[in-house]
Amino acid sequence: MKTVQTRTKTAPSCVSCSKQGRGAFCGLSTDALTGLDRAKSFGTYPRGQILFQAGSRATGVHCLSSGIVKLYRVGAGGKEQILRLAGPGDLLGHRAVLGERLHDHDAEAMTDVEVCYLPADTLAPLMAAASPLVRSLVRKLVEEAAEVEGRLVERSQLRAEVRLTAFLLHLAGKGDGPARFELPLSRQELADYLGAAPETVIRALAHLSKKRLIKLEGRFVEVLDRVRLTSAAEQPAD
Amino acid sequence: MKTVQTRTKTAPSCVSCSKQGRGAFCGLSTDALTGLDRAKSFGTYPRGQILFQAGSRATGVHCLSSGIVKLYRVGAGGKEQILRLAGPGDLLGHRAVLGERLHDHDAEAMTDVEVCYLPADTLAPLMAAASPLVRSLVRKLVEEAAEVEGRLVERSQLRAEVRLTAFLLHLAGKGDGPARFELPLSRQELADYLGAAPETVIRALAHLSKKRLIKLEGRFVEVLDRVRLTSAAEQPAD
DNA sequence: CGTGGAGTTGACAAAGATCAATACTAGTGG
DNA sequence: CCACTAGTATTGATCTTTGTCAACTCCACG
Repeated sequence: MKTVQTRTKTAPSCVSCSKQGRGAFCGLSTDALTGLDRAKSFGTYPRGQILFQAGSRATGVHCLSSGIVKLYRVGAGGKEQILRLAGPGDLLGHRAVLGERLHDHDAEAMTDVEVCYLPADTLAPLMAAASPLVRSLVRKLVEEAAEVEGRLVERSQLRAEVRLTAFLLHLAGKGDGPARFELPLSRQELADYLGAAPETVIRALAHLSKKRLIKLEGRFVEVLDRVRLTSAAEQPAD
Repeated sequence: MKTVQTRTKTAPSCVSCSKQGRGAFCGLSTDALTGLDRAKSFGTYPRGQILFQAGSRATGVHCLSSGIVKLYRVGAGGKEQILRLAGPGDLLGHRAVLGERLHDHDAEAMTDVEVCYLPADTLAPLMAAASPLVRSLVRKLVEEAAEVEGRLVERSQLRAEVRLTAFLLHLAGKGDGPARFELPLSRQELADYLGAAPETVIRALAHLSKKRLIKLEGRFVEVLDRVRLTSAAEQPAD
């Protein structure tokens, strides 16, 4: 887990890199590619090196030249969920830059890697030049991608009842008093959303009900104890 | 599941719609918003109506004005996985339009809904005006989002061994002869990728090995019978 | 009144997690 | 060159969670 970066090797040109077919910038004109070449820097990192971490500010986009990088989130209990394995030609950190948000996952080199680095400064003017409508759509895309990834992590790390609880809290909204609302989904659809069997969902609802965290009347849900419900959505136990 | 569309109600203006805070276009200028108003059409659909289906061509973007729409994929065995519940202000179908690809999920109205519709034609020039680099990045974003969603569906509908099998085939690449490659991941990382315990992964590997579908030598994997391995990645059974 | 669909409950089986013990491997320092 | 050690991989036993199947209830609606 050393934090060394060497710069002995010379950077590959985006032009030739793109000729090899794979990679993010393949369709671009030679002009655009030489532009990238001018703006970018190049470096190598040893296996185990962290390229960026969740919560940190994105300062630019990495483009992997050789090696493999794993992108992952750490869920409750320290369990990792690998979101993506990036290989040569793949981009890292573009989501945070395009969405103008903090990184929401970690990136670690699984092998020694060579990466090009494109500072956000060179991307910002290009984004600024785009129509506000497009920028707004891009931001939406990024948010949605982050949300699905969150669900992927939940799905294999949280029990069905905990996922249900979190979903109920989401539906109940931000307020902190008790809340009453109508489920917009049937039990079957609830199951389809949570990734479980309908029976499992029903039993989980019954369990929450018996614990007096919610009150059930058909599709109507009343949150009786928001505090305990919230803690139930965080703790795998009980 | 009727396929009626009425147009009695009058469309809400994007300007006032955006004033309510939520929604995709909130940060936009009044100019841009009145531009949207000119381009868009408006309609209402009854509960149960399909707005678009996976595999169909995207002709524009929907913006939900009232009601709830479920976006879902249908996995093996006809089991639905709800990807997202869209409410007022949410966008539908933007991924396909921005990524210039077919819809990869279905959209169905869960309640009666009112939606505005922005034809792709009005978006295309805006995208075309953006830098090719940005367009390329957007395409990447869309592809990645689609992939994570696929993994979400897999996660709750396919057994661990099947997920592993599919992943091995992915790593083995496109060729159709036998293939030999080195796993770039440890058993633990394999587990972190697939969303399983390392022991489960090891046992699944051992099982595939016993069935003579692969040969294992530490991190090296040899695909012995690609055909049967492929069918094992599709069939939940056995 | 039926009739059908959604919801609920119980019994059981299957998949997978967890725990514990053991093997294997590569690097380290004598 | 040989133990020694730490990390990784493997295996078996057991427990938990969840899925599956079947019966049964509860309405809403014709």
